Amino acid sequence: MARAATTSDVFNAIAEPQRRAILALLRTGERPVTEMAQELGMTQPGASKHLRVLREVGLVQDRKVGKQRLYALDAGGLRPGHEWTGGFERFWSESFDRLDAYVQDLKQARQEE
Amino acid sequence: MARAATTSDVFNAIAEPQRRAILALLRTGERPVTEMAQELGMTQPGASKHLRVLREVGLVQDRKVGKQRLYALDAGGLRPGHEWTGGFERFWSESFDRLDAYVQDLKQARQEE
DNA sequence: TTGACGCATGCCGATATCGGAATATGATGC
DNA sequence: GCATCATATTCCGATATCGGCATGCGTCAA
Repeated sequence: MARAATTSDVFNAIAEPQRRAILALLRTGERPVTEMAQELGMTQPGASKHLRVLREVGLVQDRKVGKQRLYALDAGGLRPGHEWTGGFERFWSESFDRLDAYVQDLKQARQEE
Repeated sequence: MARAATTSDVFNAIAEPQRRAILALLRTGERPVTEMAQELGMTQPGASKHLRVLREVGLVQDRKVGKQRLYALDAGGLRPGHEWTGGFERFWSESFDRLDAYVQDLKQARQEE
């Protein structure tokens, strides 16, 4: 075996620096492929391939507009990763556990409405 | 090129499920290699290799005790990853940005004391 | 010193990754 | 239809990964 297929695992998908750069760029709004490639200094096929991975793990959505294909962030998939690392938070900060837990509870309650 | 060397990037280090399992196990306290291998159902060399990667990115520390080598969590390295994903938090929850920012500010202030 | 134990390392094969270049697909406009 | 633009896909080579197995190294006890 080699590494788990990057298409099935969000952790693997964001293990690649260029893909993280794409996600960060998309925070400012949806963009076509060529524009991203240009802004990030990568080739168009390179961008397309990374976008494909991100699409398959559900971190981006795309919609067609004319000849272009606009990619947009769908960051919900990052949440499990965020929460996984958050499970270690008490190991690097001790004193704010209470308040963090309080915020988490609020969010939880909010979701269940 | 292939993927960036896993030893230089925390994101790559935690992209491997078995390594995440090791980190999760170490939350309960330091352990020797063989014990972890047994608990996680992997071979001793397998465990050693994953531990080496985790050691090189600074996510675990080790100390020798007799013939054993006890590994302990050093989760500070997970913080950047946590904060990176946190940068996308507003895309999956909107209404608690203010409170989150407040907590972050408190932590920040705390650090700078 | 010798043996046993714990762990690390080296080698191997299979596989997946990334980047580049060429090419295919698809949509638009003339 | 045909040319053009935007994007996706394919093929390729180089490389890194992971798991298994055997073996090396260090430590302890007798």
